[in-house]
Amino acid sequence: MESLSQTEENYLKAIFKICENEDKPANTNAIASELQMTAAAISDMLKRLSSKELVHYKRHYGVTLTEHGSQIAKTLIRKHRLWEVFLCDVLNFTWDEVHEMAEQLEHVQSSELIFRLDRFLGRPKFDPHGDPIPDADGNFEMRKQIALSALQENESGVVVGVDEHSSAFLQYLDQMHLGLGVKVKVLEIYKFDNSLKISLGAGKELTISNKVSENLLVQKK
Amino acid sequence: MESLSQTEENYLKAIFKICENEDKPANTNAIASELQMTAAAISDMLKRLSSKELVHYKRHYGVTLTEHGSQIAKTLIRKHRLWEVFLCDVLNFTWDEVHEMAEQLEHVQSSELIFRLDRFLGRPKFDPHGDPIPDADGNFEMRKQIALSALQENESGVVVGVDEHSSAFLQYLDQMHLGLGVKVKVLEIYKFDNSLKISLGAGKELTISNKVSENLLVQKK
DNA sequence: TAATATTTTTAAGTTTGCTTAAAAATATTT
DNA sequence: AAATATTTTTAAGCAAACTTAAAAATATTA
Ligand SMILES: [Mn+2]
Ligand SMILES: [Mn+2]
Ligand SMILES: [Mn+2]
Ligand SMILES: [Mn+2]
Repeated sequence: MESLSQTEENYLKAIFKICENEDKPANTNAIASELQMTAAAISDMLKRLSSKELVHYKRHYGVTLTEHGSQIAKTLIRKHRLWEVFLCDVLNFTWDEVHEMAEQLEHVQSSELIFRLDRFLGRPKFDPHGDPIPDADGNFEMRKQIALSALQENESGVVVGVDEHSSAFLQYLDQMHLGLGVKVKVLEIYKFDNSLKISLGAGKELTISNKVSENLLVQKK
Repeated sequence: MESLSQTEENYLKAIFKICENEDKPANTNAIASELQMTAAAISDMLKRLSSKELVHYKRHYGVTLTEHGSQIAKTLIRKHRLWEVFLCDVLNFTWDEVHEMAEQLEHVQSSELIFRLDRFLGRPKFDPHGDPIPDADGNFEMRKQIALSALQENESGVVVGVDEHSSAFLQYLDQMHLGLGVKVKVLEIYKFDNSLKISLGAGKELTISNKVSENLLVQKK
């Protein structure tokens, strides 16, 4: 059970992220773009990950994680999201500030540390961005959520997550008071550009672009 | 202000540790032994650290930290010790369990993180082993402490630190209830091997070897 | 001082993880 | 199907951070 380098861990996470939505193998260019590296570097690493049996790799056919590789990726995601909860809930960082620190903290090696951190935080099920935190076995709690853009006029929902994680978007949401847990109702859909007039919990009205409503996840109410 | 690799940071810490007691430059073999590496690797790295102006290096004459290098080393020690406090005080690890995790956590890069962690922990001045935590400017709060072995018969002191940090020693101290804050009195010194009969706060008596008393730091009372 | 021992540096080579450039495989158009 | 475009892999090379072995510098001892 030789432990992996941070670099190797980042490759597994990238492959997991690409594969988790679509059910097909991750292709080299997608990984290269995710990790901001050249395709050549990816090909190179895939061979090494394959020889360690962390990925199923056949040249020109894309790559998938083995069960072992997948387990490692899920543990990394668990650690990342637990640390984000720690940073927001305990150290009072805002949700747009925590990702880079969590990228580093997730590589700290100690399963006991993560067990205790989880317990200290009260075994949270979701991170500050509404993303589910897998349990110690890698099981995600799935939630029925849809993009706000999928609601019809007069339908309501509660904000439970975001599809886009950039600081710019998160800060925009803060400014508009569109954080997690806020109840929104679609008052009007402007067909021209699919922008929305919505009302927030406190009766305030707001117009948001389609790009915003597509990246804001709500639970229908 | 190119940021340093974890490896480079570890070299600076090692040099600092070697130089902090004695006032002479650190020699190659001492660093090699501290980092468990060959002398050749050290020579190699010293050239690179020197070109980055983190150390004063002249071949065959040993090495010292520049002001910049020293500042980085002190920040690392600050981070290491604050994380150790976090692990013990918040996550309830014991003092013999935290060092390895802190070795990793100290390399997480974010001055805001360490500022907030320090504030959350109540700006502690000492870590779980009694070692002083430098402030944000790198200033250590010094304490007048001596080895228990330096006490005369009938003199008393309070345990405030350890000179040896191995798990084995720390666990031994736990077993003997010789943790930080415990009041000890030297009842008898056995000249033959310099072992001591001491009494603890609760009136209990105990015999300890010279090796133990030399590594146990007390504040004379 | 000369011989010997120790310490430090240099030289050469390895592994990891990247790069650019070229070649090869696969996919898309015409 | 042939031509063209895209994707992926291979080849060659580089930098960081190590190793072992040999050489050089310094220190100790006779
Ligand atoms: Mn994140
Ligand atoms: Mn997140
Ligand atoms: Mn420590
Ligand atoms: Mn400590």
